[in-house]
Amino acid sequence: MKIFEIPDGLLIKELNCFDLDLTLDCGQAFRWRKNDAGCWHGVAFGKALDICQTGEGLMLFHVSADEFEDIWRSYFDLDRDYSGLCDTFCADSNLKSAIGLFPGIRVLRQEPWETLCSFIISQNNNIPRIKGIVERLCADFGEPLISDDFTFPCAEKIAKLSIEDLAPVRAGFRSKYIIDAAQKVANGKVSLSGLNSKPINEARNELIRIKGVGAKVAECTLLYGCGRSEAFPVDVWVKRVMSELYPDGLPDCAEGFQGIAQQYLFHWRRQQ
DNA sequence: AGCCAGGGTCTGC
DNA sequence: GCAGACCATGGC
Repeated sequence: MKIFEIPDGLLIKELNCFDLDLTLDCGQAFRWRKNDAGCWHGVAFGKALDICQTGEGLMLFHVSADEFEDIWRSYFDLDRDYSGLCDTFCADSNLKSAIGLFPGIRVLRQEPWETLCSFIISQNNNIPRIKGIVERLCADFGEPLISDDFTFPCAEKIAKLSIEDLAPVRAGFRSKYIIDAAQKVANGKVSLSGLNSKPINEARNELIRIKGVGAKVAECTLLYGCGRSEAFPVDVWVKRVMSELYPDGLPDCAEGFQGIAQQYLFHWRRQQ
């Protein structure tokens, strides 16, 4: 990976196993949209970003080298050796097929609270609608940014709201879960900051104390929001893959990185 | 129109 | 411990 400062921002070259479209549109993050020029726009860690991928590399617009180091390098998981990881996964023929069709999917490192809240919203829901609910939540309760965007509202802000306050967001029965999560995070009954380092089962048990958080939402929070690559979310699609191809569990080559393997399998199975 | 969605809770056996 | 109803909403 090589980083170049250009007049408009930064150019990242020599990235292997990085496909921006797949990464931002594979159901792990819900705040990115692609414009007519093929460029993605989104908000994470309180910053708006315009980013696109061309034959030249990855272009991050209006981003300083400092901001890249502080936020985006980690967010896009640029320091992980996906090439080596995929070589390991390819010991399994199904994973090899999935990776062959959709190389370049990366698991983002998102903010814990946003991830937790987003995946509470995801329950029994479809991706287009999840995006709509998250967008309204941010527009109604996030902090405005210069770019006409909004930050993801912090837990302390949501914790003070009532179910009626959340009605315009149209989250349905999930509203009470969002508020319970916000209150437990805001008052310290659940500590998100420790989840990246605790033994994974302790982290799981802490998360499922929140109403509306079961195994699936907990695994998604740990994988996408706490950098726990061994977390393994099983949704309806992955459940199909497991029953059809892995009745005895994932192969050994996925050990320690079950969540990343899951991301390839999820996308593979969902694209029929 | 009806089925389904990156599920979880609550109830009843 | 486990199956089944139920939950709000809207995309397809």
